[in-house]
Amino acid sequence: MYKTKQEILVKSKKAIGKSFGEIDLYNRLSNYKNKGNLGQIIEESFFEYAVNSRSEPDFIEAGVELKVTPFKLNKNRTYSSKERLVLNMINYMTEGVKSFYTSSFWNKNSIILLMFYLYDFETFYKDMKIEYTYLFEFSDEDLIIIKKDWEIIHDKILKGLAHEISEGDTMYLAACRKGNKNSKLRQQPFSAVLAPSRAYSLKGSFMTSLLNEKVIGIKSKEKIIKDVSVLKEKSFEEYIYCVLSRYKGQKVEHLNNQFRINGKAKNSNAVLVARLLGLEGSISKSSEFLKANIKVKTVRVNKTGNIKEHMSFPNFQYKKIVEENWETSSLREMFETTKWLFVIFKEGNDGYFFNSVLFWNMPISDLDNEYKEVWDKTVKCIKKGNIYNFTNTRNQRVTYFPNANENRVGHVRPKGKNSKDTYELPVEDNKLKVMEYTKQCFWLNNKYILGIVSKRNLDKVSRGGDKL
DNA sequence: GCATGATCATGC
DNA sequence: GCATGATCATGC
Repeated sequence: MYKTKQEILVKSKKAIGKSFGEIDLYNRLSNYKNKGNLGQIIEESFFEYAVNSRSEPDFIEAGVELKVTPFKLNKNRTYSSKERLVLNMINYMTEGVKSFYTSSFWNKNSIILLMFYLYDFETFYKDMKIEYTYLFEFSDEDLIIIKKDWEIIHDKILKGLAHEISEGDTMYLAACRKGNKNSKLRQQPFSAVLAPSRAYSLKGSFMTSLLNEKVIGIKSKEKIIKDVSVLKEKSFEEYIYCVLSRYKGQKVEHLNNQFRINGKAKNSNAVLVARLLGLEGSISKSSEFLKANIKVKTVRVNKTGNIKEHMSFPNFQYKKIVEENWETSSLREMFETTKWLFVIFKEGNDGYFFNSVLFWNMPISDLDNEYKEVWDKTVKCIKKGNIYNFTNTRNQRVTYFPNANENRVGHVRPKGKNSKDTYELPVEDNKLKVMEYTKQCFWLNNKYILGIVSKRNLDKVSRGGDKL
């Protein structure tokens, strides 16, 4: 058994360039595209210790946990982690009474030996190779944020809300669902409601940054937090709120002039926030936003206190979405793992004024109930060839997709270059007899957004903030 | 003023 | 060229 971090790291390097098939001594991999258990192969055949499921790290004496994890080459030739790094299961009953440093997370995962293999859709698992190994320990700045993340998860357990935990609640450390749909729901200590089983995990976005910046060694991204010590007093979100509150009530046109921003560009609001935060580049490319998978959205509140526009999200492809199921759908995945930063502008007598920002992620119940209904109906329409309804008096093609009236959370509407900008259909449309249709995407209803913005603004009032 | 189809502007 | 975020346009 290996006794020190260094011994383990040195040994791990000998796996670089080897395929799982070459390493595997016990024939755990067949010729099929079967993932089997790649981690077990490394444990048994490479490090030569018996597979276990203890709560201690795999290499007890060295305190090192072993993780074998995939990364992929993107079309634009950059590398991404293929998935989140799933760590140990959360036992809600026992974790509730722990503190960060006595938690099962910290006990098992404070030092992780990462072995990255290159995943490729067309390759058998036995032929995929280990490309990098890296001994990972949390940096001071990451650890501050991770501790806060752990506390957010812990707090939900203490409040009897384990069933409402979502990956979007936190920045880098998340509680991700583990086990299939039919696996048993778990007890939690402060509520009778059973909660889905979840495991601690490092977000896919965090792993991608780690891979690129620490393992491969690509230049680091611009940071919003230039001095870590500010995070000792405030959380990341509080810091952002604090910095931006200085600009509250300033006219957008004025701010745009001051920071030399082209106000006509549709991304000008995101650029503006980046400048207000002192960034040279874009906010979506900042280190923290990339690692935490935070996306920026503009919200404009008009004079009457309403939000004029619904909020759009990426297009879906008809042929792909019909192959998905809700539990693993790209829509669900996006809304469970993404945190959004709403940048709120308020209309005044002569134009728009910067108001505030708001971090938000979709509550699991909204996602798995109402938004699921929108998704279900959409998929049903496509599968049945039931998309086109009639042509209205403006010569526009009206669809059967779920509209904004029938669902509290969201709807489906076109989004593309123009109406001739289409994706292929899996089945012919019943009425039009065509095999393609105008690109569409999922939207969030403006009223739903308004509910979020005004509710949270009330919360802020009680903490001394201002009303919209 | 809402509902909903259509389309613009940018970045990569 | 295309995906994406944001916004326009108009009948009811």
